[in-house]
Amino acid sequence: MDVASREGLLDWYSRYARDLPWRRTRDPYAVWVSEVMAQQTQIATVLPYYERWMERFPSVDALAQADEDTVLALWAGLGYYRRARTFLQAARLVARDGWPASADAWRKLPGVGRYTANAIASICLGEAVPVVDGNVKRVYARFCADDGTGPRFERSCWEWAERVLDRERPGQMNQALMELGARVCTPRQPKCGECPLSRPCAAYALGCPTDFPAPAPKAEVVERHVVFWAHFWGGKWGLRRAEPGEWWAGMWCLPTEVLAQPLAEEFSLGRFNHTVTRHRLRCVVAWKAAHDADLAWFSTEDLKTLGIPTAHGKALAIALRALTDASEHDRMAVGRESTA
DNA sequence: AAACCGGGGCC
DNA sequence: GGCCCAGGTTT
Repeated sequence: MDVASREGLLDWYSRYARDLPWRRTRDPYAVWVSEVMAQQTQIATVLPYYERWMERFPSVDALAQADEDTVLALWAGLGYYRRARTFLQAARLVARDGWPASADAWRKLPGVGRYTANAIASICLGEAVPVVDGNVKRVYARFCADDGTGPRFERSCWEWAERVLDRERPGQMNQALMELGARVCTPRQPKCGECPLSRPCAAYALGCPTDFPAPAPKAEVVERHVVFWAHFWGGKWGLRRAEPGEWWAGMWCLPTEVLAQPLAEEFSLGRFNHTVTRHRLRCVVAWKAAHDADLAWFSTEDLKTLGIPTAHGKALAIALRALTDASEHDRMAVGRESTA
């Protein structure tokens, strides 16, 4: 990329960058929070979680002192819950040992890979290290008309990002490339007319920007029938904390069971589908009247303070509605009796 | 349904 | 270097 193109990109970024809360600061904690939340997650989804998080845990020390339940409760709904637990672990290391002073030092923290380490170091420390995320990959693939796949493509991306990096303003350059990918060089309908890099872009010259990057091979989808057991006893819900190695580790969950075939309709309180990564769960909710001693018991009000993954939240909502409908039905029945 | 998202860890 | 993670949103 020549000097004029690089200036054009940085100029575009200074004009059109989204005003995101973590772009108003160079506080490494704030930037770190945003980067961890944004992993595999769209920025629009992150925003409300980010605001809530910063209010509750305004500093790395505040986070380090928090208990895991509180952290998971604030993360509930963002998915990939391992991120939250790993982040807490890393925050405790930083609170104990102090802030990393380079990208290499950041890279040593759990949950901090090459992308995150370089993003924070370039933005907060001004270190001249490149970043490659999904946006940069797409920008690179089109700019260089590289339809490669796999490790060779990955290497080329990083080499390109390193080569085009503005060594005086690495943070601005890295964010400019990502922002361009997010706002202009979009997957399906790129706005080449608004792109500061259209002139030197190889895919634009070829007239087929959306041919790049090459589509990834599809992973096989695994389908499974799962029953969520709704234990309700004495006005409380019976939940268990998922153990390490289980799905939703650390989160509060209904007991579940994988079935060979769908549960009979007569036992079902409701159904929903839940897709995660390459798994498609066909979910059904059913009452379980037994008082299981291994469960912890929470009132409906208590549920709001727990870290409950989305699928289990859906199941609880179905059970709660069934409960409400049943009591409504009872009141109607009582009403009919009294007027009779 | 599929594609995509400001990836990381693991072997 | 290939696979898994135990998600949500958008088209």
